[in-house]
Amino acid sequence: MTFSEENYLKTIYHLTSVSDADISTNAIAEKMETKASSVTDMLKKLSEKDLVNYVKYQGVSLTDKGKLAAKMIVRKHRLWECFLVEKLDFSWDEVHDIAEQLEHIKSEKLINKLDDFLGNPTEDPHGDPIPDANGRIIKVEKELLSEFEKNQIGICVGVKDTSSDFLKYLDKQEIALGSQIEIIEKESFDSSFRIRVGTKEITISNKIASNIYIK
Amino acid sequence: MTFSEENYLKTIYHLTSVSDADISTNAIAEKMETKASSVTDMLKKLSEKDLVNYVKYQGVSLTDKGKLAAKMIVRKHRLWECFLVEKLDFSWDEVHDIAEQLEHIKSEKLINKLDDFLGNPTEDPHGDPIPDANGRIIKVEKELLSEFEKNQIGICVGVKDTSSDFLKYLDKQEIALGSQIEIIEKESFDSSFRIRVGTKEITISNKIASNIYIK
DNA sequence: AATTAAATTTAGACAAAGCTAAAAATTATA
DNA sequence: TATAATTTTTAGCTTTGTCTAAATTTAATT
Repeated sequence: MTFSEENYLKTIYHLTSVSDADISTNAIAEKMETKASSVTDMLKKLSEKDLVNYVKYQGVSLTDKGKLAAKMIVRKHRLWECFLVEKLDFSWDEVHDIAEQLEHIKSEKLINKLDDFLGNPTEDPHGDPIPDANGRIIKVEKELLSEFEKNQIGICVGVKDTSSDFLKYLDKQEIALGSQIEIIEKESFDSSFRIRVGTKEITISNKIASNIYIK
Repeated sequence: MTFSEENYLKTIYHLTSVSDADISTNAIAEKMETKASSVTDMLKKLSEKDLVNYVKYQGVSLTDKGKLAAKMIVRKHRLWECFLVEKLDFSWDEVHDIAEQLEHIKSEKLINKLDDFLGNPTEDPHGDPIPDANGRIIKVEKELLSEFEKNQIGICVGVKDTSSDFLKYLDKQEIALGSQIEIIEKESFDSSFRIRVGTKEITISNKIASNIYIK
């Protein structure tokens, strides 16, 4: 499997986890910052290899084979992210681009040994679940902070947006995985929140609250 | 720089360290298991980028820029080999192919953090020197076991051939980096050696002796 | 239902990196 | 030194993954 094929599978996998319906050519093109025509070409190729169910003009979904392959890529990506943060002391906003490269290294033995070396983590540094060697995922029920109401208290267990900018913002506000967050006030006008993080009180926009997972 | 360009630079670097003279197109082709015509194409490209000095029909050498780039690839390869052996518990005959992939990961920060994580090793699991972040290499004077004479004693500090087959042979004979080796007898007929490794006495061919470095 | 708009696919082109086969340059040999 | 052998390069083709522009299909709107 080529890097490019792997990237397409991964993108389809991620898009599927959001919408559930078949994925459109344009959605893939947009996410991968490429052209729809390139996507069409690749979908044909992946379909040839039985990695996706593709019907012209109707969108795609992953086959079982494709889904497993995608999960293995995600597994690698997230394990490498753990390695970078826990062993090499990277911060959580720096690891994505490097993991994008490392996820394509081909060696089952390597990834399973890495998994053991890291103590078989179930979540990456952003709170996303890590598929095991068989593709199984432990799902943690979690809610967006934006769904919470006044006086509720929760623990930050993940982020939806994993962009460097967003993560740096969270660092600045001292919000990290494990932080306790209490809703002090929910402003009805703009749906912004007044929250307590640790001892500090801060105000965050609804957009921010919509990208933080709480349990 | 593409993977392919990096592989060519690395190959030229390795060939240079053996012969010193300009490297021929065919020598590169043979080492890389590719065709001479493909090599010519790539040499033009590398020459364009000022990574090699290339004169048609006359062979190539690395420019300073090319040599530094090559050293950085070798640095990455050897640091990853250390990681695989020391942290992930791979044996020394398993790491080459995986390191061939890992050496192309692009992130200076990653490789320098990995270097620190490993305790800034100066040699890889085969006894080969690891260039530092500036490309400097600590050379250890070492000799081939085949050059040794009767009754001399030395420590195995490296191997010339790093193929899996050879390394597995050494494992079987319980020869490892750091093993003490004593020449008991040198057979003049076929230049084979009777040696003592630790407590055991074994006979090795000249070919084997010509691939073990001793200090 | 017809027409317009949007999404998707096809056709044809390009760059990278490889190949084969033929041509050219270099080296070796008679 | 002329010829043969070897090495190297060139020319042209292939594949992968991309692109643009045109054609087609589907969806939306009047």
